[in-house]
Amino acid sequence: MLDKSFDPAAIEQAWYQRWEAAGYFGHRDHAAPAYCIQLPPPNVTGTLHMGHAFQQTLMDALVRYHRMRGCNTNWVVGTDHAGIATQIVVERQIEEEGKSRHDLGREAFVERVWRWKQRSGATITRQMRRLGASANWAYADAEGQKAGYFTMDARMSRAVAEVFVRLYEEGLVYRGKRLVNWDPALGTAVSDLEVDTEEEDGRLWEIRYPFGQGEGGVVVATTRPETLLGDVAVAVHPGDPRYQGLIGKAVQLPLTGRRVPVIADEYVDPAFGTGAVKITPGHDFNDYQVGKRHGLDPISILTLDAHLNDAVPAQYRGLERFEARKRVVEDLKALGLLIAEKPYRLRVPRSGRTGVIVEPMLTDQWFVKMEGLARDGLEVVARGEVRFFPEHWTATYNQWLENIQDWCISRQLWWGHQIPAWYDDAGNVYVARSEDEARRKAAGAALRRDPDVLDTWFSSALVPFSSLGWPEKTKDLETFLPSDVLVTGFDIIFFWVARMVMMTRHFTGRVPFRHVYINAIVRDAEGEKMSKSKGNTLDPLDLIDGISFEALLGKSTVGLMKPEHRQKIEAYVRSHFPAGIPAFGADALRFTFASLASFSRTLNFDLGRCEGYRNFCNKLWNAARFVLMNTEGKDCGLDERQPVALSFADRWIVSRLQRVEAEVEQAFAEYRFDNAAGAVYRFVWDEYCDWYVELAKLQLADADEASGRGTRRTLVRTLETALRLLHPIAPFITEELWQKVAPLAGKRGETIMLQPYPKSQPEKIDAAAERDMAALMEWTAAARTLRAEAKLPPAEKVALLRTADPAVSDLPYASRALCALARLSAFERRNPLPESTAPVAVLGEARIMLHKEVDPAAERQRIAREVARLEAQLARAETKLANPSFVERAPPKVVEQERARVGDFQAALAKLRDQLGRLQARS
RNA sequence: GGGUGCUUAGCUCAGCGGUAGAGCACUUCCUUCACACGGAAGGGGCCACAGGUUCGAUCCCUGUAGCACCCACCA
Repeated sequence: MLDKSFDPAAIEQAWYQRWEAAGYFGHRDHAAPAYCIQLPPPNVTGTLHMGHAFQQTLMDALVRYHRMRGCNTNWVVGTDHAGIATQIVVERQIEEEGKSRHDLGREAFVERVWRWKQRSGATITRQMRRLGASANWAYADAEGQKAGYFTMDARMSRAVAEVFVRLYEEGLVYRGKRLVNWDPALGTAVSDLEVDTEEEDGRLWEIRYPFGQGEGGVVVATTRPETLLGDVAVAVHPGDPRYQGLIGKAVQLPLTGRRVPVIADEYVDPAFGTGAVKITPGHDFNDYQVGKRHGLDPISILTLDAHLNDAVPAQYRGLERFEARKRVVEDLKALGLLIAEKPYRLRVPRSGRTGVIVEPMLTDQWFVKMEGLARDGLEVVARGEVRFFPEHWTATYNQWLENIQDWCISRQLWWGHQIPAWYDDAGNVYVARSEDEARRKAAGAALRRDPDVLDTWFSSALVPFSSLGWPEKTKDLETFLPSDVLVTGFDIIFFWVARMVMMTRHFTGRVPFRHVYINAIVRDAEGEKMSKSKGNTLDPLDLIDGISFEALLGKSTVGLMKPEHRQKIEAYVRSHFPAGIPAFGADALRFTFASLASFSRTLNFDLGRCEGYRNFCNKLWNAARFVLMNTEGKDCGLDERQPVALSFADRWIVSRLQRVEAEVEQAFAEYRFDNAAGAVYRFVWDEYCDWYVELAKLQLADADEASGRGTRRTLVRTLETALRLLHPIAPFITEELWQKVAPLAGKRGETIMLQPYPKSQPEKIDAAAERDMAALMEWTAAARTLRAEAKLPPAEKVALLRTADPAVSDLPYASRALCALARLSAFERRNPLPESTAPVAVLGEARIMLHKEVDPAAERQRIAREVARLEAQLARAETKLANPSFVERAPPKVVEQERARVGDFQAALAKLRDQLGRLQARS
């Protein structure tokens, strides 16, 4: 016997362990069609958040669905070393010990990061398991931890080196001194994508560059006065009349004693500022281009940690860049060269990682040449070999690839794949798969390895094939590439999706995946971005296990970057979770995610809905409880030779089941998880529980042997099928219940996971049964409404009189059902209805009357309201039909339908007015 | 500057060229032998605004406003 209510904690852990131990998650190397999903490998920087849980729910639902459909499923999972992010996390830890990574040295530091990685990786995989992820943990598991691959494990590293070497040999990877985005806090280059440009309040300074001693000059506008120390020119627009005479002349560069030329370049916008621009090719991307066009060499004035270097006059050397700005402005002011200082909104490039202002810096870096790769990446999408869901994300993808720059892949960090390039003393470079190979190439010269590491996304880009064993020609590559769908966030379309397409195409000739499902971004219930500093983050495990208010508050306010947020966070937690969070269980959480997964771009996570779906789980649990109570140990019609009688209700629920099966199939095919979840929800609750179970109670109470057998068989089989239907979304509860229900339906199996997924059988759709049930439901609802409006106590049974019969094929059965469902003492035919003040309603051809005298005034009011409602509807319909162009041009079906409605309204109105007349006569 | 998405019930969201929907919240009644994490009956919407197309627009088109996001080298 099942417990009275569903307790997720009692079943989840046990089932997961059994599934995993039994090896159900693994792929089977057989003839079945392959179904493969690549997990976006989570960073080993911490724990999973709601976005991960959401994404993984969808992936798991897809994988479980296809596994049950007989596919050879392989959900390839792993974790990402996340270069910069992870290095930062560990550096912070070391800082708390009062040390820096330089105190440890590179080797010891990397050792330390590995230790952290083990811990964080374990947390992540534990969370995924709690969520029920049926991931192929043992696959590509180089480290024997049943956690999939790690992007820095030996196998993945080998693929990285191989790719790097091949790209170098093809001329697609090159090294060069270029202006790159430099994060001075981290001391590394970052890619364009890792720079966030935000509008901020700043100033615009206007500075005079004199022609010579005291005779006027050119006024330039700048937001960064300190960079004038690195200026090589002043540029004006070639057509600007103000400056025609100056082009080719020289001006005095303040504070330096240098003279720089005035040059003409189209880049200058004469309408902006003063129309004259200082040119600093060493620290500005535009100026770099201008300098190149005019043969002016850049001057670097900054050290790698953003202090002024020896290229500037002595009094500024060693100053930090913002300190330098102050000093430069003061000195200019003192010299009378500062013409104006205005407040100004400017776009400030900040490092996505550290938030410090990024400095364009001239450094030696490695790049990937993108042009050809990008063109191919665009083509495969244009040809439909890779499709985005929702489709509009294609535009975003295209836009980026159409304007792509070469990719700076070197990072001046310690944590990551060290670049497989070696230098000899003469400065020659040897790119090789290993030091041995490099040595052979270098023919005995002393070698020094490039200290830099690769951008994390370099190895991520290879995952679709490196995880399947590339560069070996493996069977798995053959089977699982391309994977079927990539489920990921829009924020990494550029970082990851596009780069996977390009790399996978280049090295395998295949696309990495056929579909890209871009999932919504998870926000809080008010649509605010979840962030630790607001206190509105949710830990998926807290929703599964529940958490007390005190514990939640403690968690939310621990380890804050800015302690001043504490009060705000506390207020948020206090108002949103005054009683903490109840334990909803993994199934309810998953069901919530699925229900909210429409094609909208954000997902506002609503605790109320999670609660609603927890209730749904409980409803399902109790439906199963009812079924078991009524079928265990009884004849459920397993013996096909025994006679079975099926009522229209039995045939109806079976018919509806076929429809919901078809709906769910379509929903999964379209990645409309909300529709899949909604279809099952409505079927289980609104149809099976609300109607079928209630009717089954009657059928069991007064059934003969054959119909009892039929009812029990239908109860059990329908439930068993619904469990399989729901399993991909709610794996735990369905497994638990299926184990008990399935044997009664004659099914055997160790697990529901590997049972066939229900398939709609259109021949079981029974139009007659559906029509009968629709009539019964309509009559029941009408009778109940009359009762409620007459304020009858539930215990009081009255008779319902009718002028005509409900249009059902089995009237005696329907009458009995109606009496039970609407608590009627009798259901009698009486035409005409007796003169009475009793409440009357119109149902198609029939009038029905509760056999109960009520206050005539109240009843008149009720009917008058109904008359008014019908009159309004009638008027609308008649207006339509009075319009000749409607009748002529609308489809005949629509016109016909409208005419029928008018007829119905008129008939109903006539009957109601008739009744109204009687009531008036009696008062 | 270019691009994308959104605006529907108090809240969070579906939907659709022809009678406006769900969950939660709300009102009334009910502890009936699966379930109060429940049952029954209700209330609640100028579908952002303005034009256009159409017999008919919440839906298609154009524009406006507001919100959000992405990309981009104006000092």
